[in-house]
Amino acid sequence: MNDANTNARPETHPDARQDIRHDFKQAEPRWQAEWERRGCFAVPDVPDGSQPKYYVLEMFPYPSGKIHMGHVRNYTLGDVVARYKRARGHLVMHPMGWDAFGLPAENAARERGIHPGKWTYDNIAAMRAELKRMGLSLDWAREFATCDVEYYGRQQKLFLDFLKAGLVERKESWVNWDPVDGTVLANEQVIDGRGWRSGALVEKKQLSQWFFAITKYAPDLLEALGSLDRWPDRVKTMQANWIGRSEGARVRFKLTEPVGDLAEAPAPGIHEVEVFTTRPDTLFGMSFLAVAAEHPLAAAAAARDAKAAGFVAECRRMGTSEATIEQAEKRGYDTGFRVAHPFIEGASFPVWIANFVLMEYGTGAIFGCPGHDERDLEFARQYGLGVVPVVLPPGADAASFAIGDTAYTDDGTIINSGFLNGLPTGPAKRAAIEALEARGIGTGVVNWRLRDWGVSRQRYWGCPIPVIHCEACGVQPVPAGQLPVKLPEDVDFSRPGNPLDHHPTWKHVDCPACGKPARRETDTFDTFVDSSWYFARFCSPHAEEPVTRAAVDAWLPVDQYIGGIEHAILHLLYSRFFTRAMRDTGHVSAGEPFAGLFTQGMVTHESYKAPDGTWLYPEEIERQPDGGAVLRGTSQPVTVGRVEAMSKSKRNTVDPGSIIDRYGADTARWFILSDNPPERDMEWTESGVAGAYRFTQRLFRLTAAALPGLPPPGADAGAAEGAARKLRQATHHTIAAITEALESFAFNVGVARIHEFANAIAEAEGATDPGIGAARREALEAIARLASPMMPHLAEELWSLLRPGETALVAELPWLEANPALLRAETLTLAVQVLGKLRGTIEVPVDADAATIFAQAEAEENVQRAIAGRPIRKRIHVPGRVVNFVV
RNA sequence: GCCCGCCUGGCGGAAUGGUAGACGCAGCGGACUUAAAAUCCGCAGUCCGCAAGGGCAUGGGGGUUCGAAUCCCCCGGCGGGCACCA
Repeated sequence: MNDANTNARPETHPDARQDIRHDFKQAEPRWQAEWERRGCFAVPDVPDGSQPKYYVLEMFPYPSGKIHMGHVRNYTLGDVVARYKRARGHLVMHPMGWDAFGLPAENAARERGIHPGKWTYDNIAAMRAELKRMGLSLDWAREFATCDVEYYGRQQKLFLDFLKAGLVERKESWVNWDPVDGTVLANEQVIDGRGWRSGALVEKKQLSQWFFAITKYAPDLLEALGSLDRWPDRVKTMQANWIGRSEGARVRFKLTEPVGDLAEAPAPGIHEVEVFTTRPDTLFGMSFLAVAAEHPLAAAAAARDAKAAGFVAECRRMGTSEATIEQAEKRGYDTGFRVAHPFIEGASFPVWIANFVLMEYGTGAIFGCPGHDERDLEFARQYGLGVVPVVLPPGADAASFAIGDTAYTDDGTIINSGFLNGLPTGPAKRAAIEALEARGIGTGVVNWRLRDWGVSRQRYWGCPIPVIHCEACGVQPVPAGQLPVKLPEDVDFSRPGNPLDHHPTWKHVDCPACGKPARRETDTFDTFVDSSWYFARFCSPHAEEPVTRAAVDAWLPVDQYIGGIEHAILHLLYSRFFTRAMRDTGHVSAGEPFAGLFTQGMVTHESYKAPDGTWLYPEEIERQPDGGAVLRGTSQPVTVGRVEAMSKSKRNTVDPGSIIDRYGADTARWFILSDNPPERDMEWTESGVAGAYRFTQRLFRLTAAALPGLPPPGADAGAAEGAARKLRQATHHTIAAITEALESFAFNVGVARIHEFANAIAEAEGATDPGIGAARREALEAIARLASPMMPHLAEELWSLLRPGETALVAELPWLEANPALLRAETLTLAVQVLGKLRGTIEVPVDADAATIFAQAEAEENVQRAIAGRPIRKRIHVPGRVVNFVV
């Protein structure tokens, strides 16, 4: 500070402080460049083992063109973990890449004539630039996109290894078919049963497709959930339900008349129908048998009965989505076939085709027991089928018990069931299975809901499936030497369907076995395949092989994976499968990909509607003091709608780029962390961001204002009295509190503790107690370092002010440790209750014994009034918490 | 329809069996300023009361407990997933 300045503006001038402002616009790029220059976040493929490793990964983004607030939230959460773990002495790998294959690129090609590749790589460039402005501690040298041939070529290699290991199968399966466009549709492209472009009624069509044999791992995928102790319970529950292990029986029902000689049935000579049931104990409650529309018996019925054929065709128009099928009104058609009851001599029941029976589950056929299954009851009521109660609820009367509007699906005692009568549900199941096995018409089985993973997609912008179809030799894998199978660049999107299929030359190749002309597979992989092993590729992103064994064995599993709850089932389950398949084909040692999982909530915002019903962007409106809103610059009223997930269609989006322009990355990060717990949906508000910005400035001001009066670094902060000691206690309490908050993902609580700490520092601003200078320096240095995982740029800025001579960056410093001596208080406040109601508080020494505490509590005037002379029956003391008198 | 969650002041939330509402946002009052912005200080769940204090209160209803936002049961609302969106 020079003399001229001292003259010009005395320090008493109240404006002096407000002029001290943190210039994030120049500071943030400066620190980003410095981290980059020093290589702070680069790690080797194969570490030397001197430090414990920690692999932090956020779900990689789809390159839609712009980052959105969901990305900002996701990557901020991951970055806090990465920076914290680094400070705790871990070697942290924190990579970033692009989930770059998928439908939107093809849509862009069809709508705007841009090549999917160009569209994708342009988007990646734009989004990379935006991400870099967030100041994430990423090792960018590991970046790749799944549409890079260097990636998907290795994926083809993995596929061939899986094929060789018997983990790949070819089977028939159903797809949504648009008969007008002649195109396979994704579920999201089917709107109210019609194709989104053509409007044609969608049909189900059977295609021969590639499947990964995920069901081979079903028992292991289920059991191993138990070892994932750092996964949320709800995700594990959802996966367990999805895998869906159930114990039951397969029962073969004899047709009373064999089907097949009746007409030219496609499945002649059918004598029986096999059913899977989890409730063999309710077999005596049967009133019908129902098969799926895709079941061979339905086909047999359709072949001889035009009405049955009509019903099957109708079911075929329902699309393939399970949600659609299960929500549809229960409908059926009586085929006229009948089956004999396995236990009741001479009894037979009708066979229906029903739209709620799923071909993919069990055997595609069920026996209907309306008394004890909701769907069966609804169906029976609709078609006037019998309802026989066979399970008596505990305490119910057998003579009067009847089924009304709801089926009884819980356990009870078996009635109306011949040899099963009187048995409880569990033993009755076992007895029924024994009887079925004794008669040779059924067997106890374990059934899984999980189906094999169909990976064939009839699309261009995906990884080509590396096989060749030869008329003479059948399916032939592409020889390893001919990999990668590259996507052709010159493709035509002017007509519907798969451009690979229409390509004039691409698919015409010679059979690798016999050399004769053959046809290349034109299906590409489901994009879930791409995202099922990217976390492994990040460990050695430039390797010749899919992965380098030493690298994946050093880094996997991912220690902390972070992403949206919407991936709780499919993506995570497919990745778990892939890791096992890679292990069993010798690529990795790990069996589980993600040791720790955190699922974040969505980012939401108010939505706004103009009087004409069109959605408005937040920047188009202006809030009024009365809580209403108007169109910016006018007095035209705007309807403030619900707070919901940010989406382009509702226009309730906020562009992260413009937030960083106006407030800086630290503010965006701070707000997104402060608003609420990260697993919950958060609401983005303008005032919340502004508040976060004010806090960054306040922190800067607190430091800058204190700077001239601080003792040099390293001054002894030991002997402190009065306000100085109080500040030191606050410092060390905060170190402990932030550490705990970061360990437990309670980042919003961490932010609150930093706020409290800043308040404590501000409170001590005028203090002059012995040791205050050193205490103040300790506090300011601590707050910068404790906030650094959350606002890393400001932390570096503050640290450089506090330690001008220092060479180390905050990003390179170890985490702070709390001094236990400063964590202990001398006295504590106890709540005093009478009959569980708070009647006062008492201040006691930390080491006071129960008798003293009770005496002091009882002496309280308000406590006496509440006791009102009644005898005390019980005295409860919860140390450090509460005293309760029961009178 | 099925599976999985969530619900606390005007708002986001804290408290995971022990003082409900920490911290922040918005609000109100004050200081500073010609003024505004910024900043700083203070108030604040709600009802009754001058106050001391008391009643009510964690989506609704019931239960367990000396004590429940927290554990259990029922109901309601909102959200995620349902296998070809990513």
